[in-house]
Amino acid sequence: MRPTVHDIAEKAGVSLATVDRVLNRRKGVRAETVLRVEQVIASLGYQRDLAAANLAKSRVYPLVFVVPEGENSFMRGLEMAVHEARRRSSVERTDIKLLTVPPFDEGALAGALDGLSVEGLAGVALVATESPAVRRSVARLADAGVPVVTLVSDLPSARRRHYVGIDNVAAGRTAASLLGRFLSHRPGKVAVLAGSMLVRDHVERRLGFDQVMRAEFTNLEVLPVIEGRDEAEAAERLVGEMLDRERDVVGIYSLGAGNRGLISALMARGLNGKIEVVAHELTDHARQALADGVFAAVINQDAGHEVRSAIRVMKALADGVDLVDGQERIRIDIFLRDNLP
Amino acid sequence: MRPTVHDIAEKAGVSLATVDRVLNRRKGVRAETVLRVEQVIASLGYQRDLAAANLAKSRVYPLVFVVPEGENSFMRGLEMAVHEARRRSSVERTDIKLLTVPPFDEGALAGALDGLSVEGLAGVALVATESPAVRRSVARLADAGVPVVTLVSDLPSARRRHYVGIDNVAAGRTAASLLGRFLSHRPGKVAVLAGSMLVRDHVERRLGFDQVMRAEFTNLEVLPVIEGRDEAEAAERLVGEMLDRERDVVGIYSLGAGNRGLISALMARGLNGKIEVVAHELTDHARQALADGVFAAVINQDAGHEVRSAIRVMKALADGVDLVDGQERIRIDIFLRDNLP
DNA sequence: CATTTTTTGATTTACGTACATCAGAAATCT
DNA sequence: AGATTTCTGATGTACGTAAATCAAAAAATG
Repeated sequence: MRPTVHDIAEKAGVSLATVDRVLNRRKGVRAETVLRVEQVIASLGYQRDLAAANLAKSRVYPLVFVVPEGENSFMRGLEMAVHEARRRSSVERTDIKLLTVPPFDEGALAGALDGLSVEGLAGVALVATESPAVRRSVARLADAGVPVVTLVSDLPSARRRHYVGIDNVAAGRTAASLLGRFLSHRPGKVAVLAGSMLVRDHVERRLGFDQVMRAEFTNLEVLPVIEGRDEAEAAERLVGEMLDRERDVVGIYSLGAGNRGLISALMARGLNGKIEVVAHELTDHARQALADGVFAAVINQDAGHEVRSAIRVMKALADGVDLVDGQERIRIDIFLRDNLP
Repeated sequence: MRPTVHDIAEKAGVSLATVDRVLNRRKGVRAETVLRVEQVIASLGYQRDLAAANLAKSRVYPLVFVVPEGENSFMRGLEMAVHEARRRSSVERTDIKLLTVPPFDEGALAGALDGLSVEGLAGVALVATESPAVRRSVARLADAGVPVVTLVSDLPSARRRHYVGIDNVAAGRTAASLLGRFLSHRPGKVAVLAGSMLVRDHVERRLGFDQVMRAEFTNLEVLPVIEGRDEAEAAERLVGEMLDRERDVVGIYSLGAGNRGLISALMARGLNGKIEVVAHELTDHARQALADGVFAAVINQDAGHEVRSAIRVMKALADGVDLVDGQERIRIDIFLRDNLP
C-alpha cells in the first residue's frame, strides 16, 4: 500500500492540516516543522494520488492550441486532431481552446499569445514561427507560470518547456539517404522545395538533407532551395520554372507543404515517375501520389500523436509530474507505396 | 458539468442506492425500475467517473505478460519494457506479473496460460505461438472474462480481444520495396532469413515480402527461406552455407532475430556492404551494423510502445471503456544509418 | 388474509486529497 | 507580564463513486 497523508501526519507527529499546509505550500507552518514533515514525506516515499487530488479539486485543465490557418493540409489535420481531443475532454478533464493565426506571420502569432488571459491556464501549445516577438510572448507566459509547448516546429532556447515533434534534422538526413539510395549513384541534380526559411522545421530539414547529400552522394548536385510558402499555386509555378530551366533533375525533396503544386508541375510535364520524389506529410494528395508512383517516399509525423502527446505533456508540466520520455518521442514515419496504412 | 449519480437518482425518482444497483448490475431491482433508470442514464449521457470509481474501489489491475525466454534480443527488450512499466505501477494502479516460457514451444505457452489463476485478473498479454493448445488456453481465459491481448505476434480468430503489434504483412512489403529500390533493377538473388515458420509474424512478413518481390522486382530471384530459429549460431551456419553455395546473392531480408549470426557470416566472407541487407528490430547489433554499413535498413517496432499500449488496452477492456484507436496503432519504424536515434 | 420474499429508500462509511474554519498553543513583541 | 502575532490541531465538508446495513414498502406466495 502506498502511504497517504494520514501516514505522514502520524509519523511526523503533526495533524493532517499541517501536512496539507506543507504539501500545498500554504503558509502558517514553522520552517522547522516544514522540514520535519518533508523528511517524513521523503522517507515514506510519499507521492500524492493525482486522481484523488483532482477529484477533490474538481480539477480541469484549460489548454490552448495555436495553429496556423490557411490551405496547409497538415495543419488542417492538426486542427482536426485537436477537435478529436476535445471530444475526450470530459474524460480527460481538459478544456481545450483552438486559435488559428495567419501562417508565417510573427506579429499575428505573438499577438494571439499576448491576448491569452493567463488566469488558471494549464498550458499553451503552439506551432512556432521564429521571431523575437514570439519569444517574448512565450517568455511572458512562462513568467506567469504557464507551461508552453512547441508543436511541429520548435523554438529552442526560448522559454518553452517541451517540444512535441519530430527531429527535423534527422528527417532531412533520412530524406537524403532514401533519395540517394533510390538514385543509386546515378549523376544528376536534386531540387529542394520548401515553404519558408522562417520556420525552423524547414530550415532543419534542409540542413540535414544537405549534410548527407554532401557527405555521401557527391554524384548529386543540390540546387538552391525553392520557397513556395506552402501554397499550391506558388509551388507549381516555381517548380515548373525550375524544371523548364534545369536539365538532368533526377530527384526532388519536398520538405514543406506544397505537394499539390509539385504534383501538378510534374504531371504537366509528364515527369511523374521519372523523377524520384521524397516528400513530407501523408496528406490525401501525397497518399495518392505514392500510390501512383509519383512520390517514391513520404516522411510523416502523426498529427494525432502529436496532439495527444502535447496534452499529456502540458498536463504533466502543470502537475509537476514526470514524463514517460519514450512515450513522448514523436517518431518519423516513412511511407512507401507498399506500407500505406 | 457532467451528470453524477445524484442527478440520475433525482431525475429517475429513485434513491442513490438503486442507481448504484443498476449501474453495477447488482440484483434487487425490478426490471421495470432498471429500465427507467437506464433511460435516465442514457438521456443524461451519464458516464461514470472512472477515477472516482477506482478511488472508491481501491482498484488495482492485476496484469500478466507472457514472453518467450532465450537469447532473442527483441524479447529481452520487451521484458525490460515490462519492468519499466512495473516501475509505474503505483501511479497506474497496475500489478504486473511477468512469465517467460521456452520459445517456439506451444505446450509450454499453453501450460503457462492454464496455470494462471483467473481470480480478479484484469488482463493477459502474450507473444503468441500458433497452435490449437494455445487457442484453447486463450479461450479458457476469455470464458472466465479475462481480456486477452496478443503481443508482437497475433493469433487471429482466437478469442483474443486485441492485437498489439505492427502489421507484419506491411512490414514484409516495406522490406521488399526498400530492398528492391536500393538494388534498383540490378539482377540477382535475394535470401530470406527467418526464425521459424511456426510464429505468425514471421509467416506474414515473408508473405508480404514475396508479394512485392514477385509483383515489382522480377529482376530478383527469392531463394527458399532459411529458418535459423532466432539463434545466432544456427543463423550463422545456415547463412554461411547459403552464401558459399549460391552465386549472385545481392540482397538479404532478415525477418527474424538471427542478426548477430547473419552479421558474422557476412563479415567472415568480406561481404559486408557488398550485399544489401534489410533486417528487423533495432537491437544493439543491428544498430552497429547500420552504422557500419552492413545493414542498409532496419525495420523496427518499439517494445516500450507496445507494452504501454498493451497495458492501456487491457485496462480499457477490463473497464469496458472505448479505446482511442489511433493511439493504439503500433507503427513500423524504418531506420537508416542517417536517422538512428 | 397473513406470511414470505423481493424491491427500494435512507443512511453511513470509505477511498485520498483539498480546503476552510475556529480555537488553542506557542512564539514574538511591547 | 500582558498583548499580539504566528503556528498548529481538531474538525468538518467536499469531490464522485462503491458498498454495506437496516428498515420500510411493495409484491408475490400460500
